[in-house]
Amino acid sequence: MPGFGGKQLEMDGSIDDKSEDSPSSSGSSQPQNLSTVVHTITAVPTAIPNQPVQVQSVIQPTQQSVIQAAGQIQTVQVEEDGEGHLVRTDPDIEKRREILSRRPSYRKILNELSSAEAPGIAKIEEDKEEEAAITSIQTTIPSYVQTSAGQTIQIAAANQNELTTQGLQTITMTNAGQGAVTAAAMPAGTTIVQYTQGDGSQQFVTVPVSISPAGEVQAYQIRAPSSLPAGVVMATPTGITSPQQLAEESARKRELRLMKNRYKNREAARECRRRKKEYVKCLETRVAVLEQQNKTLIEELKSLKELYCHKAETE
DNA sequence: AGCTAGCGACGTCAACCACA
DNA sequence: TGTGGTTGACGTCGCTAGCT
Repeated sequence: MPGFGGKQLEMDGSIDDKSEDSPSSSGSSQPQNLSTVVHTITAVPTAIPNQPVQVQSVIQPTQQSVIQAAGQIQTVQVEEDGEGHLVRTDPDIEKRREILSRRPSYRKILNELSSAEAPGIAKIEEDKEEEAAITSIQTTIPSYVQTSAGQTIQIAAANQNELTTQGLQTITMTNAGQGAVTAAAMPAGTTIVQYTQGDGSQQFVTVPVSISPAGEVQAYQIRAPSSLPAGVVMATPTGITSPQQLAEESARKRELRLMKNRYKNREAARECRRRKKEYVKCLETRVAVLEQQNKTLIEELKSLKELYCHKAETE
């Protein structure tokens, strides 16, 4: 499906829906079978009147239908518009329908949704929370990392206030021998350290490695420039002068840029999948509503036929 | 218990597109 | 034209259910 997210999502406008992105849907533990669309629609109530005069009331306004999709139970409010179309009327559905009908891209949708009250998909607020979390992470060092030399080191913040208020921090690295995660191979003398915090978030630190065999403490300045994504910090030794050091610095920056790109793309892919899942859920719900509408129309047709036959017999 | 297929989630790369 | 965002494709991993 090329241009999946950037293209206009075509909705016919008569029936639309965006199912709520429930918290459970983003969890990995929930069994999902989205590729197999099996909707069991229990219309409550689907009172099909025998009298033609009641045909217009086949679906009562704001009646609820229970849609069971892939093991999930959703309560859907269904309402008939003036033209016999079934329309979902959940309060948030109205808003989301409008959003979907002009959906230019998932990102835009999410931003718009985030400005609304929908808490589960508040992209912007999530970012803010993430930023806050990163700040917290940066101040909750020590963390344990492993260098490319196979050493496990502990990064300990000497002064948390200094880190947060000035963005500049001297960290100490000591051999700890536990909690290692990963480290990227770098030019001689440098290492990009990737480590995972307790909450699963990741940090990157480029570290000129010159740890003594005894694991001597070495001080670096650690900073979080604005050009780097959240969670990426740079540790640079002071006083780089020689061409070799400049080359190393250049290679280090290049590696950091690549890592930054991977990091961002990783996040982007995660978001993309989340939006795609929501999109699929939306389509599934729409299918369910359309099936319901189709069923109603068939019943309506049947009733009209009976009325017509009965009328023909009496004449 | 061990094996295997199916599935979902993830990370990465590459291609495409919009925009400054 | 460079850059960033988005998403399809691919490979991998972990989990689970079914089978032997």
